[in-house]
Amino acid sequence: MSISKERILEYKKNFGLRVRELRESKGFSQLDLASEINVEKTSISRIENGRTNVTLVTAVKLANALGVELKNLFEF
Amino acid sequence: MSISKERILEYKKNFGLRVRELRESKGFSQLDLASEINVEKTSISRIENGRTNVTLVTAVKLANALGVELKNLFEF
DNA sequence: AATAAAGATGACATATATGTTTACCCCAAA
DNA sequence: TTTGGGGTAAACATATATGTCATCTTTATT
Repeated sequence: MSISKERILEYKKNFGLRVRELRESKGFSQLDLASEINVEKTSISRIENGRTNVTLVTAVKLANALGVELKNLFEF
Repeated sequence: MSISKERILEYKKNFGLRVRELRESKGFSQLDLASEINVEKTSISRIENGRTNVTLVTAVKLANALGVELKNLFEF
């Protein structure tokens, strides 16, 4: 048995909340963060709201811009 | 400035190596792991060889099957 | 009220993760 | 020497992350 869709959705949401938490703690707007890593502000909004299944590469960029270790983005 | 392509490639490779390391420590074949989480053995091979940009959902499934916390997959 | 910044969201395009199938290379056991 | 398991990989299909652009709401500021 694999993981339920509900559980998966929770992971997406928690990841998004973690990003938002770190972004706000740095005093960045979504646009600031987006510009920092050359992604669209639309993407940041989608990610923070748990609407996307982020990729490793995007997570690496986010961690870099937020000044944390990659693994910290997955601590929730 | 964002992260270089070389750096990104390293992350993909390291993630793959981490998966391989954990899989082998559990005595699983790629097929065992693939079956466990309902993905293709081809995908496992691609991931372990750093040829794909894995998604959060796939990482969650892998962590689950490998019996580790999600963040442990990103410790390298 | 008027303006602007911040965020959310829809629609469509493009790139690519993963599914699926097939085939190949090793290597160990018969 | 075959046979089968483990791994790699090519080729194509499908699903979706992200880009791009537009619009809308909310909130703060003037």
